[in-house]
This record gives sequence, C-alpha cells and structure tokens, in this order.
Amino acid sequence: MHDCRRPVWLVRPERMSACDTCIVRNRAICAGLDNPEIAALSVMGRRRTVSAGEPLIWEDDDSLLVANVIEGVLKLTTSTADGREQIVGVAYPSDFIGRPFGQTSAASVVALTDARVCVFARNDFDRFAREHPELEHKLLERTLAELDRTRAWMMLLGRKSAPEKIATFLLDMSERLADNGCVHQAGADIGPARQFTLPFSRQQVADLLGLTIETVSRQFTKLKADGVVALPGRRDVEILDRGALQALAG
Amino acid sequence: MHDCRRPVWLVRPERMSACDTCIVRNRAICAGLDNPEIAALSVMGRRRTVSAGEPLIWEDDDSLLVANVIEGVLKLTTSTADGREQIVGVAYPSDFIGRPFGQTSAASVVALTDARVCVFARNDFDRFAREHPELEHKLLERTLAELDRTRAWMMLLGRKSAPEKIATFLLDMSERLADNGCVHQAGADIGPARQFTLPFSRQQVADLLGLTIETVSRQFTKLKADGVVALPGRRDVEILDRGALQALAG
DNA sequence: GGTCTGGTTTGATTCAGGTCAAGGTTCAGG
DNA sequence: CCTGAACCTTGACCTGAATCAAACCAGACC
Repeated sequence: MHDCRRPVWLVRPERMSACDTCIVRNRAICAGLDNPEIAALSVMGRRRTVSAGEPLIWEDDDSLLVANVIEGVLKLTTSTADGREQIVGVAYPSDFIGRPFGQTSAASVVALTDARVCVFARNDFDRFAREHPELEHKLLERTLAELDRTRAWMMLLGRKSAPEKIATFLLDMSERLADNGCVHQAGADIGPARQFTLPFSRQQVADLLGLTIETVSRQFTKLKADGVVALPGRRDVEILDRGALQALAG
Repeated sequence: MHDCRRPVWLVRPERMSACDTCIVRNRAICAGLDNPEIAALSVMGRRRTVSAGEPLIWEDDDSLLVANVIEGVLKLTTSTADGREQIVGVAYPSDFIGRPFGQTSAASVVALTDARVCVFARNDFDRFAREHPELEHKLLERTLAELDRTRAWMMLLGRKSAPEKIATFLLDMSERLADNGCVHQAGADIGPARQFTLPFSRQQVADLLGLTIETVSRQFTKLKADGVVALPGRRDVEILDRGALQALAG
C-alpha cells in the first residue's frame, strides 16, 4: 500500500525518473528494495504513456519489455486467427505486466484507458531480478496471486451461465475498483465500491466473459429492470442490491 | 530433464527419502540445488502415495502442504456450490502443486491415477524457499509458464466451439503425454505422441473443456467416424490425421 | 440546432450444445 | 461364466445464447 501520509506533491519533482515520487512505489514489486537498489533499477527503466486503445506488447512477439503499471488500466488478450478475442487478464496500477524469463509473450497488452507505465528492457530486468531475490520473491507472490485469480475466472468461463457471469463480473469490479490506492475520505470507501465506472466498453465486457455484446447488453438491461443495479451512464454502474447480485453470481 | 545415463536401479535403494534416487530430481524445482541443500530439503519432506480418486488438497482449506509430483497425474479443480466442476490445471511428474506464500488454496487437488508425491509442510517450504533464491527462481519460472498455459486455456473456454475444444485438447494431450521423462528408444518418440492413453474419464474431459459428457462423447464419435482418430480403448487415442486435427483446433 | 459516427440496445430467428432418457460396454469380483 | 456397477454412447427434444438485422443514443464537430 502507498503510504498516504507523505503527500507526493511535497516531494521535489525535478528528477522525473526518480522512484521516490512514484505513486505506486510502495505497492509495486519495487516495494522493499532499498535506495541503492531502487536507484539501479531507476536507471534501467523509463516512464512512458500509453493512450487508450494503444498496444504496448504484441501476442507471440519476442518478449522485449516488461513494465509496472503506474496509472490507468490495460487488458491482456489472446486472439484466434479468425479474430475472436478473449481478455485473459486486466492490469491495474502497481500490477506487473510482460513476460520475464521467457522468449515470447503469450498475450497482447493494450491500454483500456490512458495509462502511464514504467518499462524495462526484458534482458535488463531479468538480470537485475536474478541478482535481487527480494524482487523475485515479490514477483513470485504476485504471479501466484494472478494464477489464483485466473483459475477462478476459468470456472466462470467454463461453467457459469450468462446471468452468473455478469453478476460475478460486477461484484469483481466493485472490489477491484474500490482499492485503487489510498483511502482519502477517512475510512469512507473501505470495502467494495457501491458505485463505479467500468474501464470497459460493452464489447470488452463480452471479451472478458466469453459472451457476445448483445448478450451482455441484454443482461445489463435485465439487471436494471429488476432494480438490482442502476446504470447512470454508459460505463457507470451503481449496485442497488448487492445481495441479489451475490445470489445471482452462484 | 532427467539424466537417463544413470540407471536409477543401480543406486542403492535403502535410503528411501534420499533425493538422489528420485526420478524427477533433475526436472523438478529441486534441480540446481547442491547436495547440502537437497539434504536439508529432504529432511523436511516425505514421500507419500495417493490412489486414483483420492484428494490431496481441498479447495478453500488452509494451505498446509505443497508437493512435487514424482509419478502419476493429478487434477486441480474448482467447484460451485451446486456441484458444477471445472478442472483448472493438470499436474504431471516433476510439476509443483499447492499454494506457497498464501493462506488458502484456491483449488482442490485430486489424483487421476495412482500417484507418488513428495510433500512438504507449507510453512517449512516457505521458509526454506525464502532462504534459497535459486529454488524460488525455479518456482517463479514454473509459475509463469503455468500462467501462460492457463491463459491459453481461457481462450479455449471462452471462445472455442465444441469441435475446436476437443481438437485442441487432443493435440495438447499428444504433446504433454509425449515427453514424460526420458527418451528410451533412441530418438523414436521425440515430438508429439501419435498414440497415447488419456489420464481422464469422459466426465473429466468435459470438466476440463467446459462441456457436458454427452457432447464430449459425440465429438469423439464424430472424429472417429471421420477417420481423424482411432479409439482402440475407452481412454486410448491414436491420431490418424494430425493435419485435420490442427485445422479443427482453429 | 443539425448530422455524423461509434457504441449500444432491442427484436426476430436460428442453432449449438445442454438436458432427459434409454441402451450398450467394460470390467471387477464372485 | 455370471452379475452388478460404473462408464460410455446414442437418440429425441429443448433452451440459452449466438446471429442477423434494425433502430436508438450520446457525444464530437460543424
């Protein structure tokens, strides 16, 4: 967790690449590295922005870079030859993306919103990681957690009905989008969010759940009609009856 | 890879727990540990057998043990309250199972065939791993590879049709079951297996692919009728036309 | 205010795969 | 060799989600 007691705007901003002003400094895998280590890592990496819709990594390409997400949301996808797409992961601030210790990347990475990332040449990162067990340990913990999440999602894809998929998705979003960083209003927004803005279009929700856009739309409409959620804007969701959603999620 | 030049039956068998007679010694995460390290690990772990159908780890239970698979095949599954099951992973010899560095296990582990495993108390293993970066690195590489495989399977579950699922499954099995250890007939069985015995019942294939047993059965029958495969026994598969299978897999 | 555009919703229809219900095989144990 | 149980296949039917086809809407830009 980022230490909220140190306001980032009080830190001198002139050294752009300095990690000590980084908003995810204490949540990303860099957490736990000491100052000389951070300095070494900082030299290797550089920040860049990725606009919404812009790709950062291509499926089946050589794995040339890895990155930490600083700000924004990105999707990991795999596609078939005939253009069907499946979203296989979503990266939020402080998440690690890319494939270290491997020749090729199994998934494309594309920004869903404008994003800022901290990228490293894979070679450099691999070497650095091997020399810093604490970093590798952080990466391992993250990878294990991601594997757990991914396996839970397999159950959804393989065995759940459309209404169950949508309900599970909304509850998942409600949790994921709640704790993106610090709690600013003393204790107010702890726990799952009651209201949030999806970083996904309808098509992207469909690609995440293994459905078509029409089915997603119909299920949203149904939940609204049943008074389970309100949909104040295209991507806005307000959960009116969490219990009902949990029951639907199965 | 296990070094085939050293016949295991020539090594004195009296020290049952000794890792130097272990058939997966050079392929599991233990590979790369030096003798004192192996000795220390060996003291912590013990071998046990698991009969076909017997569970080793329960979903949502406290994560108390982790293990290396020595022999046999095990499934990792998640289930819904109403009994639907999804196989989220399959563990073969030299694979690592269980959830280190976490409080609970996200999946059940059940033996598909009679199996031998080398189990460790999770606490002990965690401590040992943190002190041995080389071991953690091996575990990280394995976990990253498993995540890649799992994501590829998400595409199958979310976006592929029943015929595509079955074809992909058979090709995957053909590769996975080919290299289970050493090449005994000089170069003969390199590459994917043309003939193999599935470690799964029809129901388990269904649970792996997110289908029903009836659909799996019908697809097998169709492939047989089309001369793409032969099915000499309930669980035996012989691939007659790999090209056709690849075309079907999409 | 128009109008263009990309995303979204809605409706009608189809069909892949699920469900229900018999049979058929295989094999262990007597 | 018989019997029972578990597993697998096949058939008839149904249904949930996909497909096809039209509107509809919200912004962006004149």
